[in-house]
Amino acid sequence: MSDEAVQRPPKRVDMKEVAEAAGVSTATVSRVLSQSGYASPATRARVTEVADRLGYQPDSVARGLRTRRSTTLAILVPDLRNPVTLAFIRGVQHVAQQCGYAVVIADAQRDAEVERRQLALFQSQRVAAVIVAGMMQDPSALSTIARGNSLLVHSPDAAPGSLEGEREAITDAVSDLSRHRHRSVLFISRRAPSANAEPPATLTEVRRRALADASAELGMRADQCTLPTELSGAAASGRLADALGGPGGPRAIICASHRLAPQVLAMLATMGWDIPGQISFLTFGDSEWATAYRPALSVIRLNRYQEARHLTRELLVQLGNVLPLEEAAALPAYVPRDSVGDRPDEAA
Amino acid sequence: MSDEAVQRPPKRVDMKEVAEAAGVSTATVSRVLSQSGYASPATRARVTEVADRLGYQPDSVARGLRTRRSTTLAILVPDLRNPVTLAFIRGVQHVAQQCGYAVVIADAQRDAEVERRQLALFQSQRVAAVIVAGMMQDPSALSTIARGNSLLVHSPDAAPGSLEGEREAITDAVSDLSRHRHRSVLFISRRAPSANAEPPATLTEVRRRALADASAELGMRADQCTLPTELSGAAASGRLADALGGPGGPRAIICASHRLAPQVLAMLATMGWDIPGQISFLTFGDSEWATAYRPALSVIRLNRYQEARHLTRELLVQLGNVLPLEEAAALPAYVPRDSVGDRPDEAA
DNA sequence: AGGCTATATGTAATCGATTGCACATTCAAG
DNA sequence: CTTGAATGTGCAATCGATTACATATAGCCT
Repeated sequence: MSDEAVQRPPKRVDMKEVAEAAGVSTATVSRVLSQSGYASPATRARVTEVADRLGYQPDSVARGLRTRRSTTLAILVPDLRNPVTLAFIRGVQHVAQQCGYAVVIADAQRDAEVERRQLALFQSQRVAAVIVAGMMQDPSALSTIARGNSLLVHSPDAAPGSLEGEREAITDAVSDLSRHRHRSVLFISRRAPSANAEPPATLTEVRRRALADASAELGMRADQCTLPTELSGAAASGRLADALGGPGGPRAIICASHRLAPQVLAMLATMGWDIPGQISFLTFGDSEWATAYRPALSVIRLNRYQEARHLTRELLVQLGNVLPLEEAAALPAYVPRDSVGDRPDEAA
Repeated sequence: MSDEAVQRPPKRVDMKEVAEAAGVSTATVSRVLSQSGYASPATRARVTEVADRLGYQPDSVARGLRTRRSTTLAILVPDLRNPVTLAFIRGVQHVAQQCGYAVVIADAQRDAEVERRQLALFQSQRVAAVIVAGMMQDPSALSTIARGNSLLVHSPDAAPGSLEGEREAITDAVSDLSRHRHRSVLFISRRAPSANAEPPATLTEVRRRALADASAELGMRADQCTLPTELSGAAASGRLADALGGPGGPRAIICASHRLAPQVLAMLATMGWDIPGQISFLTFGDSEWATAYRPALSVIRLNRYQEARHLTRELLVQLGNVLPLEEAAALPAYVPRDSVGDRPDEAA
């Protein structure tokens, strides 16, 4: 069962072969198999019988050449290291699967050049559509491929429902903190805010702004702490300590992503902060680890799987597929657990 | 930048157009662009200049039809819910990217029928190779596609190095437990062992057997606890409690996968077991959560990313690509942290 | 000068399907 | 019985590249 190089193409079954065996022309075979055009019941039966007796598999490459459309969806992932993308991929894959679409996937590695090259590759592959699973490094690159016949979906924009839900969830979370007498929150992310960029260039930036809005509404202060990956353990801890500041500093933390959470938690633990006694902790993204952690972590739950399903279905419908309706899915929501507590008394 | 249905193919640039603009034939354009055959320096320069002035992108569908080979790799994932697959996908993707290969991916959802259909899809897509990222539901389905020109890699078999490393890591882990005076280990997995199947049908089964071997060698008993997903919280806890048994029961747990770990940890916590005081805990698969958890979890680290890279490179070489050597990668290893402690005294 | 090879380029067949058009047959309506 | 529409089938063009083969020019050797 190991790998076996196959030197000589072992003779795939041809449409011509099927036609011959069934005593008809390839045109008829094509019409029968693609359910289009006329065909007498007798011929239809004979052709289909012969086709799968010979194990005929239509060559979708050749088909795609002639029809100028393919049954392949492409996903461009800004950064494949982010575990939530797996849920997204899965969502796209499952819907695509139902319609016999294939899914190709590429990792832009947060690099504009790679991103551009991958888009070009998609274009040369003549994919039916490109799904961008996040924010692009260089959104203008999309217009380049737009010339090339493909349909585009830019996930965060195209699924506004999901982001709207996220806004509400954020408001809920901040309200909870407010109820616990917190007057400021500390938003922790990997990269520094890009205040000027319009529209926001990353999902994190979107969240940061939503958080700022929600905080402002409740009269809370929104602080910011940036912890790049390259920052060493000690340096990172130092920066976090600075952000937390003295007695008047923020005592509520919101992590920008599920990936960041464990690192921040580890730092807090080694620095001796108690959750939720001294620090309240929230993160974007839910998982079993969030529930298993002690205290169980309050989170802003996302649902990339459902988001992807939704988005992909819309896309396929636009491509002319008919799909059954789907039941409503769980939207993003604030899920309070045990990691949020009252703001410790200043005097203490 | 939202989705835009493009009804009329907006005129892709053709090879013919390029040929015309450069005042040569398509044959010459083809030869220049594919670096094969003769071409005078002057023509070569003119053609390349014209080609990228017009933004010409060769149509790989048409190319594939003629050359009978594609630059697409396929990954068949047994179950896309498993987060480690993301690392695997990333590994394949990155190597493929370097060689201009595209990667298509499909989720078999642990269903033999889906698996078969996806393989057929790959076949009709004429992918250059199929990488099976785990164990197949029905290995015999591979032979079907083997007729169809593709090269196959069955990851666990094809990368024996990785599994060998895993064996050693398991031995190390069990030795550590033995040093801590444990005389039995409890292996927790989602599905029941399939003792008879040969070869083992899942990675978990492979691990179970390796664990049994290592334990036997050190004179330890290897127990087994199955916690299916559908088991409700209370029922699961009950089963776990049973497996742990009374004072003589196993006090060292090894989780079959990273996904299982948080659930088991949560149960242990609610049941009031102390780690590592009363229970030693190990799991397959490392992550930031394992380090962030208190106590930090000892793990058997895998390296699916590197494994995938390695495997993909071998594959591409077989397909006739030349790739630079790659530095040796981190192999699976036992990473002791704080979740393993001495077996509590029986008398206590 | 003649012949030979290496270089440079064009013509046309080809990959495997789809599909416009032509032709044949059937059947119902007038 | 004629006519027209509906149905069933085949021929051949087509999609956009690659490539075998043919042809043409240039350079080299004897």
